[in-house]
Amino acid sequence: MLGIGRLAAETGTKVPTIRYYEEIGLLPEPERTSGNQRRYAAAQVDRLRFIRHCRELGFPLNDIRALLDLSDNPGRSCDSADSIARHQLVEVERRLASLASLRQELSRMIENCAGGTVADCRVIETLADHANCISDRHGHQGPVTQVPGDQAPPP
Amino acid sequence: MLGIGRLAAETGTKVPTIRYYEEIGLLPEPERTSGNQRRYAAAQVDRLRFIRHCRELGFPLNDIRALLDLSDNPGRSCDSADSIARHQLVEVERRLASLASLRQELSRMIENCAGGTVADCRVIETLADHANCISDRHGHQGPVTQVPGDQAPPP
DNA sequence: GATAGGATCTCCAGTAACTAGAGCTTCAAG
DNA sequence: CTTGAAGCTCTAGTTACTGGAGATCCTATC
Repeated sequence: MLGIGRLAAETGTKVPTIRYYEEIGLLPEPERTSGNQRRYAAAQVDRLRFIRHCRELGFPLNDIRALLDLSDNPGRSCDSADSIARHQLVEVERRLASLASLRQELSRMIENCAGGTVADCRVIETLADHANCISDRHGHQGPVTQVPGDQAPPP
Repeated sequence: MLGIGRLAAETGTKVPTIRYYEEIGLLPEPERTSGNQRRYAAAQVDRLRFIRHCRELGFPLNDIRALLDLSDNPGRSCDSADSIARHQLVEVERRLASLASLRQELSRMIENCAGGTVADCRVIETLADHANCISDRHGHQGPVTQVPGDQAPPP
């Protein structure tokens, strides 16, 4: 029976994140001490590790919910686990491709910058001129690829 | 002088997004008709295209703000534009690397799945067992790579 | 000039996946 | 029994949008 801090340390998760997972129902409500503090059993450690591993693989929480549901019912067919994983692989490959072309444009842009002032900066110019863009000219609609939680690693 | 809908169509942006950019100060407040509707001049079309192109390249809005600031002052040195772009390139390469190892684990996982029930599903098992994980065993802290706005393309 | 329709307005709320802080209480070691 | 770390709840903020309600406006047709 460990406290939330120990659980956090064991699984490489932040404490508020654990409470958040509980709040959204990914982790069951644990036992509490008489003083209302959470105490976790071994099964919860495993469950949280499962969740974290899935997150590292880029699965959204909703998929993880489905995956947990499956692993809670070992008698069921694993087809849907398989298809979730396959879908995720497709996603990952899509992102890989788009990042690769993105890298190409970025590095081409940077190579061409000779310093000097903004007036003749290739970076700004390239950015302003969509015609130089490799990536999907032919109308890609929908949201732009982004990685928001991923800017500054903590100290 | 075009309305917000035309601007949206010309730049491949959604109407609420344009209003959002205005709200956060990326786009200046445009002229209005007597009936309070926005009317945009050509310069704004270019500016929005610049923003969108940057977004496609994965720049966060704050960087775009800095980039726009530079392109508004062509006399300044382009060093900071260059360093923003370089930083972005580093980010992109980091994400590429992590996605690549992620893909490897996913496809290995899927390959090993022989169908059947969850009880002997390699996917679930692999997910549950972090030991099979290639990626950073040695404590990577910080948020997990994610692509939130990027799940379901609009109809 | 009236009217019908689509476009636009503002405001509010919600999304994903957390993260941070305030102000208080509890636990465990000495 | 004290003290300091760890925990509690609650609220609000982050990023980059997206969606809807309910009202108003613009323009084309009759």
